[in-house]
Amino acid sequence: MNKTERLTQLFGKRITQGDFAPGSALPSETDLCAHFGVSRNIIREVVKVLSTKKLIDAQRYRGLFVMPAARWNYLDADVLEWTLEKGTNQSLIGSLIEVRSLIEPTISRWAAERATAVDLVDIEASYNEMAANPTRVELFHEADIRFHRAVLVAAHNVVMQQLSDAVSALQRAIFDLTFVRDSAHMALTIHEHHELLDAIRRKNPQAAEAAARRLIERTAQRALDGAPPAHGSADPLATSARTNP
Amino acid sequence: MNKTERLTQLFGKRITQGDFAPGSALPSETDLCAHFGVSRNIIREVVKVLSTKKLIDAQRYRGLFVMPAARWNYLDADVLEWTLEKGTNQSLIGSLIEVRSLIEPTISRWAAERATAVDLVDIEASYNEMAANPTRVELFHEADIRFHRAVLVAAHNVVMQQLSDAVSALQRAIFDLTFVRDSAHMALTIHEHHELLDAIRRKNPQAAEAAARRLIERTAQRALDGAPPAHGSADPLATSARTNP
DNA sequence: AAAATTTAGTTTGTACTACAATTTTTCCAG
DNA sequence: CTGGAAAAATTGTAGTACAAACTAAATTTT
Repeated sequence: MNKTERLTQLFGKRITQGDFAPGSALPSETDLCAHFGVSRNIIREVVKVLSTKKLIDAQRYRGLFVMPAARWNYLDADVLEWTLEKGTNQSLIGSLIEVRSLIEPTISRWAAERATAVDLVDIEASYNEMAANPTRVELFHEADIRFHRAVLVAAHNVVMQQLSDAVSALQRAIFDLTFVRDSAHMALTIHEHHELLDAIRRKNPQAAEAAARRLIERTAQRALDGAPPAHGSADPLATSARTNP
Repeated sequence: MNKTERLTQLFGKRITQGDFAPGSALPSETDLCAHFGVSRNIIREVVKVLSTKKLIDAQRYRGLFVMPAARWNYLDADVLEWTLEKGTNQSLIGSLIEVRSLIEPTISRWAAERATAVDLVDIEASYNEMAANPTRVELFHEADIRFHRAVLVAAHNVVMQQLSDAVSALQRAIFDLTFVRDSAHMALTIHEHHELLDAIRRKNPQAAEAAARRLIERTAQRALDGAPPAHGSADPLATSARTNP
């Protein structure tokens, strides 16, 4: 990784971590050069990238400002990863799970309606890799991510497709957050994935949608159980994304 | 607008327009400097931005390459605008409408469940501006976009929130594509928006969801009537808007 | 002649200096 | 204390220079 990428990560993490008050002015480019020990070229390229991700607002003659957290581009895999990395942001996780609960069943339905033979091969291969590695956590997890990506590809919607990286980042974060090495849980996960695979293979949209709903519901349960609920309500899916009124 | 922004737009449009074969190597940074008459700083910042939008893949020592269109970040407002600007990409519009048909009814339902008094003020203000300007196309259209943005804010989901700019860009594109100065159509649009506003005000999620579905259905109709459908079959709405189990 | 090696050229990554254009701050006069 | 001019600060842009690694041609060796 080169200096620009390293500094983009470092600086992006600091911002999402909350090292700078939202709306506040960041140090000037020259100061940032001195602080991080890099040339102004690097700083400017980093700022351009972080501006594109809507973490920074660069105003000519004025300076650099931190965007308010509500405007950060959480659909960007980096922003998501950085934000989820530092302390469990319960509100963000709630919003993400809401979105996933909304889109994943539909994606699965589309996949059941539209998957080509080639799509099916990828889905099956990922499933087989999951089923073959119930104890190898890393392999299992990577195969899980590939499975969902393959289903997303099979849905044949280029816009939805772009959520792939973001959803993968979320899955990784939830995994890191809530993972327990539990063979019963692994078996259940594999079983549920098999149901989804089978529904897609049989081209049964209803069954695929239902299977995806079961999967995401249990994932949501795990994610929200992992950290204590913010304001302890029973069904987190119903109201999880409410910020402060 | 400064040089970097101008060139980002110009170059981004050329790529999305298809001036360069996907996967093909772009001219080197030095050549691009000569071609566009700017310094290498500018070129590098432009490349950084377009890489973040996943239009370009920059490989050290190798060169710059055009990303395959399937990987372009269509959730980015610029990418969306540039892509929709050049010739009606029927497949992309179809995908976008599918996604909107999926998310908008749910967003409206959330808004009905969660809108605060402040949220309602914004929604109502936008509606009033629409209703007051049925003949002033520009004002009407901008108010329409503000209306949907306000509903999105009222849904209180920071992730969904990020789709706002993309959806606005889509709305603008469809508007430019299909607009007819038809007073009956305007009146119907205003009526439908009023139904949605009213449902949110009455905190009636079912009604809000239904109103949003009616709105998006007619928008989809207009957009897809604009140009002949790509792969003739299915009414994309028939299977796209199911949310509640 | 074919293969291996060396060499030269290309391309991005990084550093540095310089100046322009505009905003913000400072400071002095009244 | 107020006004306004001067000074400082800050981003935008241009240009040069060199490093590092990949590519391909040229050269040497087998």
